[in-house]
Amino acid sequence: MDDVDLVIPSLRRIYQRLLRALGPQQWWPAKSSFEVMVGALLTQNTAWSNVEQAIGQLTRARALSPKALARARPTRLQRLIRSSGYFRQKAAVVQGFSRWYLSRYRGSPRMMFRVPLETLRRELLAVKGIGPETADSILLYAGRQPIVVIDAYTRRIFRRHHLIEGGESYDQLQRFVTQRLPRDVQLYNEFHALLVAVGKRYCRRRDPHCAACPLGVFPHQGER
DNA sequence: TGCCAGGCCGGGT
DNA sequence: ACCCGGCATGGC
Repeated sequence: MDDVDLVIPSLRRIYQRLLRALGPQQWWPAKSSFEVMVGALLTQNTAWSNVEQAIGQLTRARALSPKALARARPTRLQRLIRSSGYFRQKAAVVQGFSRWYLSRYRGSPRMMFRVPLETLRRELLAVKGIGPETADSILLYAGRQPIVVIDAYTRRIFRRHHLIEGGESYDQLQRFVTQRLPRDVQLYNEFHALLVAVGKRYCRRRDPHCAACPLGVFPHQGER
């Protein structure tokens, strides 16, 4: 127990507080692992409500499957996912991913998530439009693999609570969290979902009304 | 009305 | 190895 622990809240404590205050988040809201993957692509820098509409459109058009997306015409796909923003880029990304998923894994999550974690992560990162956060979201929320997801809320919340400087890379932040939490899929799942939930409500870029935040106000005054 | 949301890519230093 | 502009809709 070093001195830092006396002033800086441990990640475990943060997790417990968030869980008590907000309850289990039950992520990822989707009916299939493929829907999780598509959602992960569509939600890049985009409000989830916009993604929900796009998912709904794909579902109603019976287009939410690897095969349907792989052969869909670009203009039609763009129209279906328009609400999720960056729709031209994302249409290409979703289609490219679907084709990769079909040719590499026959559209089978079983086959896909059977390959070693680090190998699969590198494969995902090689798909155009998939960066570290999207790859890790797919691994954790679609594949239930034990990998920590970092996002803008994680960085902002950690910085405001002086756990980090703020300029760290994705991989650095991921190691930071991984080293401080037990390797547990369900814990990784809830931890990230809770950070997003608390971030949305209390830690927005502007107007971060920290007063009611279960983690306390910014600048953080220390715990105990 | 402007600002922002569960990033990533490509080109430039 | 960074740094930056571009990508786009819907909600508050």
